[in-house]
Amino acid sequence: MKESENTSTNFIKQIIDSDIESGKHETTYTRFPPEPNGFLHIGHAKAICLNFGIKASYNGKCNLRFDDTNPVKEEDTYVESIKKDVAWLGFEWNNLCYASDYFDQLYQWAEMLIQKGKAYVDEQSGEDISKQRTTPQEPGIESPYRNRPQEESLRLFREMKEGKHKDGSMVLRAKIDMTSPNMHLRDPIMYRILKKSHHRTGNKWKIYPNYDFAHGQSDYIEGITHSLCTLEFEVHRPLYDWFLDQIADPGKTRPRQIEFARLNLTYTIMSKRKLLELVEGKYVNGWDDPRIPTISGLRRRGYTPASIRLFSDRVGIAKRENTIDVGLLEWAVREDLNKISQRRLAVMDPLKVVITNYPENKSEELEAINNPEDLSAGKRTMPFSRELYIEQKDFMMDPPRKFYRLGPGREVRLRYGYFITCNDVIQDENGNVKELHCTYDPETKGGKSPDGRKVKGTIHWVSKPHAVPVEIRLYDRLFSVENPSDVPEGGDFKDNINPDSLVVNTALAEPSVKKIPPETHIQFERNGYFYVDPDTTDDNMVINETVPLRDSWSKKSKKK
RNA sequence: UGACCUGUGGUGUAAUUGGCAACACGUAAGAUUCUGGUUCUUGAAUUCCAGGUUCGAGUCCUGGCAGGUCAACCA
Repeated sequence: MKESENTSTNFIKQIIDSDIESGKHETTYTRFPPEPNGFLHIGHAKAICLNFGIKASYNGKCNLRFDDTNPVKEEDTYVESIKKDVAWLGFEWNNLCYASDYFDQLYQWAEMLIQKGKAYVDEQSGEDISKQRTTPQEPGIESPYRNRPQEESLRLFREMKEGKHKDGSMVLRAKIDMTSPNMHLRDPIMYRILKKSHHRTGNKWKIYPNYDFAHGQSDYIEGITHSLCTLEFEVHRPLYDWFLDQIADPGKTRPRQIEFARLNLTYTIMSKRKLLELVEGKYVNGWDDPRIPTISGLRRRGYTPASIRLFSDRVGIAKRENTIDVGLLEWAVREDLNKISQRRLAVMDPLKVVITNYPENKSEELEAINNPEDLSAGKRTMPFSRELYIEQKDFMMDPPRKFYRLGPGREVRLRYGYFITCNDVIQDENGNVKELHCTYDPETKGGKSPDGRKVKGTIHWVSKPHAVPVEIRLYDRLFSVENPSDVPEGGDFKDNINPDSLVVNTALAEPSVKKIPPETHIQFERNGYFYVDPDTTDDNMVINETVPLRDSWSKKSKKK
């Protein structure tokens, strides 16, 4: 986890530093507080890395807390997937908490506020309450129930708790300021009636606190020092502080809310609503589809925890709106995968090659290095024989300048194999290249030429009789535009879906690939990084493309 | 338009708090290489605008401009 430790500073760390320097806090206590109503995505990963990264930097603590105050949207399956994702990212929480653990305490505080004349039961409809709040530009109108006797509010609130009133018939409101320019201070709702079973408290409660009456208090109860959240909660901060003013003991640690900008990525979407739409509309295959930016999707695509932490570190923390180029995410995986993944050879689009001077029934094992970046990964052997496959695009009938690969009369090196020279090109009646006849130089075994002769190109290959077919799933960006949400009037973000975001192919791989277990990262040399999908069965190996290798040749040739 | 927040290379993030604008990704050129990968070297490119204070402003002041957030019994 070293790479996520503070290599750079940010405004939150500066606040923490000064809090420690001034003696306000000795160390930090942060928390990651998702609502268990969906799957985590890369945007959450940024928040997770921030909160747990601070824990690491300051030798502090960090909780995982489920903000489960709305039983109509929350489920246990989400709790489990969130726990799994946070752990997978490599973080350990100090305490596993639930806002629902604090329902009793929250209720007591609510009664206290009523008794202090700072809260009242409002029997108006939601529509009326909303109307009275008016607009930010003009003062709101006070509810006719606002100044009812405290005893009456208390009686009604207890009845709400006992289930004596219908959903929506009344709410508990904080009595703050109906003229405030901040809408959240115009007598916000603290409790609503919801006769719905809760994933943890079952049917015990008929009323549930709203976010604003639960979040700050939960932070306070847990002893959180710095409560980090995204920018849209900025306007909630005065309310966060107002509730704390009412309940906090001056001798106890009081949390401070600090907001930072959420993550946006090009060519994808991060909104839970839109992600849900893609999954439910079957535009993608579930929450772990490798094309969406959920943690589970990235995991299945072949992203590593280290790569996501590295990405998150490079993205930084600030208050201004930002859109990160997906290229940075791709760079981060390559960076990690280059170091850890074993190399293998596989041909995506085969072209047959016959080595005319190689004996008909002979085959031999050639030695290959598993990972040139990590020699401890050892070696393996690859079978070589008279008939091979090479990549279609590694041969050109009429090669342009700077094309280093195979062409009529040219010599190239087969990776870990021999030098071969192309003598004959077999074409069909339409001029399509069907087969190449080459000769090999037995002296160049292993790829070295004793006479010091150099070849510019090295290409990958597999032995035709030994090659194993594998299913390759090639993924491209899900959307064809940088900002999929930017649509003209009447348009829909789904109009921007890239129809070719998933292409399924069969590749021919060297036989050792068959032995690689599911959920392993590999590199197919000169091609890309891949991940063995859990869909793999005994007779069908499924391999996902995580990200292609950088390719300066195709970039260059495209330009010309 | 009310309140609040934010404007630094193409994209992000820094700048010891008033002292030579830097780091990463991307990009260009070159070197290395049994992966056109990796690695290495070098280059191009930046403080929203207008005034002001100051020996000196990305940083402070004034006034603009631009973008964002807020009007669920969601979080």
